[in-house]
Amino acid sequence: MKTITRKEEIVTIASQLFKEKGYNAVSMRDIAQAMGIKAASLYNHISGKQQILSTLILTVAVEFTNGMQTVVAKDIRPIDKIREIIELHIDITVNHSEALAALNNDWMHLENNDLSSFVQMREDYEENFRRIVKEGIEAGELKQHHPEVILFSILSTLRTLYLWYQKRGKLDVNVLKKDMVSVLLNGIT
Amino acid sequence: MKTITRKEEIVTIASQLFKEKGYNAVSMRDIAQAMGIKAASLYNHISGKQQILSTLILTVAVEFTNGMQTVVAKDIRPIDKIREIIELHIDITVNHSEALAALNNDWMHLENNDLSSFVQMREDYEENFRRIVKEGIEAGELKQHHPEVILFSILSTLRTLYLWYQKRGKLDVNVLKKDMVSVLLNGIT
DNA sequence: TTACAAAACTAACGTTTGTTAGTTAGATTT
DNA sequence: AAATCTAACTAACAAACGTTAGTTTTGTAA
Repeated sequence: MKTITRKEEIVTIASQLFKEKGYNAVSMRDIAQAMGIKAASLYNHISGKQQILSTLILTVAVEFTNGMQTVVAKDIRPIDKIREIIELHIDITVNHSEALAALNNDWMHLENNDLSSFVQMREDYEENFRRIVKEGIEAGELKQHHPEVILFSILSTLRTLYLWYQKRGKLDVNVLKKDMVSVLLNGIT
Repeated sequence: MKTITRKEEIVTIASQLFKEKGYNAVSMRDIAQAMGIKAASLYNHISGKQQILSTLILTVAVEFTNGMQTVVAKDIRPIDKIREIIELHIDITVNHSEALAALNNDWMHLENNDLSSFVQMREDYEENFRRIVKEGIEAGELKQHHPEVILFSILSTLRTLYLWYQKRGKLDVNVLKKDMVSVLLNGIT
């Protein structure tokens, strides 16, 4: 049985507030009020505001990193790897849409080790993706576009999916995956 | 002759700082220091921090609104309207990349009239775009996907272009337009 | 019932924030 | 030369910030 700790509760509440206004516009008093307690009481469970942010962001960043590793290791065609990466993004978006807001918009407010390991994970992720795109082009599975343009157009769509999912009435995940793969790979014309 | 006022200078400097850390993480003292003056001196030229943000964001928002109006009024095929919208985004991105960061990430820190007129402009813009996509589908120029998926995938790519342009060594605008149109409309496979 | 631990509380701290008031130096106009 | 204007300055303000210290309440176990 999975019991939620008070710390996890704080991180969850905070992530919802961060999504609305961003890390710096949300005070410890705001978070406390949303939980029905006083700001000082938060410190019984967490070490500070920074820890909330880093827990939130690094948890999801690790999930992306592991997901990408799994895809890279598979012995399948580049284009099928891209398909799986799209599905990975959708799965994470569905499960952590609030955390993704912080990851996208507030990562630069991480400090020290947390900041540098996040940046490292992000660079590695992009580099893995870039390599797959290049392989796909060389194998003739993708058009001869500049790899960077392909990488960017897919990645920016996937990264902002969290903004758009949920206001579209929680449509079925499998339908969403099929549509996104089709649009991103085959285009719209 | 176009002389830059001190106010425009402040807005420009501020936009660069906002792009790095976001509106709330940049203080008036930060902005002043970047200009080599003291924070209080800024108030000889602007009415407050809010005005910097709203000038920055609304200027660009109006440009999008006008550009969309022009495209809508044209008597051309839906797919060519989409092509022109893509080019509109690229033009604005090239000319206002710092302001676009604020527009995307800090619009919710606008207040009162500025906030509501921004939100209104944004909704109108999306609605115009949505209608064009629907017309394109009905005319058989676009595939029979859910219009919302098409709208989202194009718009999210265009909206985050500012993050990606410039670290890619300022490639030629016309080349960029051609590539983006091709990738977004025809897909990558 | 008592003892203990978890989690809330009140009060306060030192900083930083956006902003205002009043002043001063330098340039331009009369 | 005197007057005006522009744009900087110093000093200070009240409010909000993250955080700490010490205390009290609450629930569980002995």
